[in-house]
Amino acid sequence: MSDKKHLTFNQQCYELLKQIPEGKVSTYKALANALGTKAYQAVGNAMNKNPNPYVVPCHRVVQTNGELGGFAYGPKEKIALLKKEGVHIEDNKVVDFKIHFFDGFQP
DNA sequence: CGGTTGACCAAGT
DNA sequence: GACTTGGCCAACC
Repeated sequence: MSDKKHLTFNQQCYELLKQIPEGKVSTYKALANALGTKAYQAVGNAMNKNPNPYVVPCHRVVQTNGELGGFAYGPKEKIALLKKEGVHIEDNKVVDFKIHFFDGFQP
């Protein structure tokens, strides 16, 4: 058990993403901040290489300004998934973004 | 091991 | 208020 594997920055991002409950969204900055770094872009970069987009709720991550940001499968797919979760999207931006914002990452 | 890339962010013009 | 520039950090070639 004490065998701690060196998870790459990307893997740590995935683990953190899994902590996001349904119907909530977070930002790249919040994730990087939770990891103790300022590599916002590195977080987004990790999502691009996301090997398991259906294991990790990468679609629950948006930009700090409330925009969707991007999605490897197309922004339309991201909107559809979020809408299913209860998060409505309008003009490529999250509706009531602050309300759906989740920053309670557990260590 | 240097340079490029990237689903970003903040400030400046 | 929209566009441009610089900066930050990890992964990839």
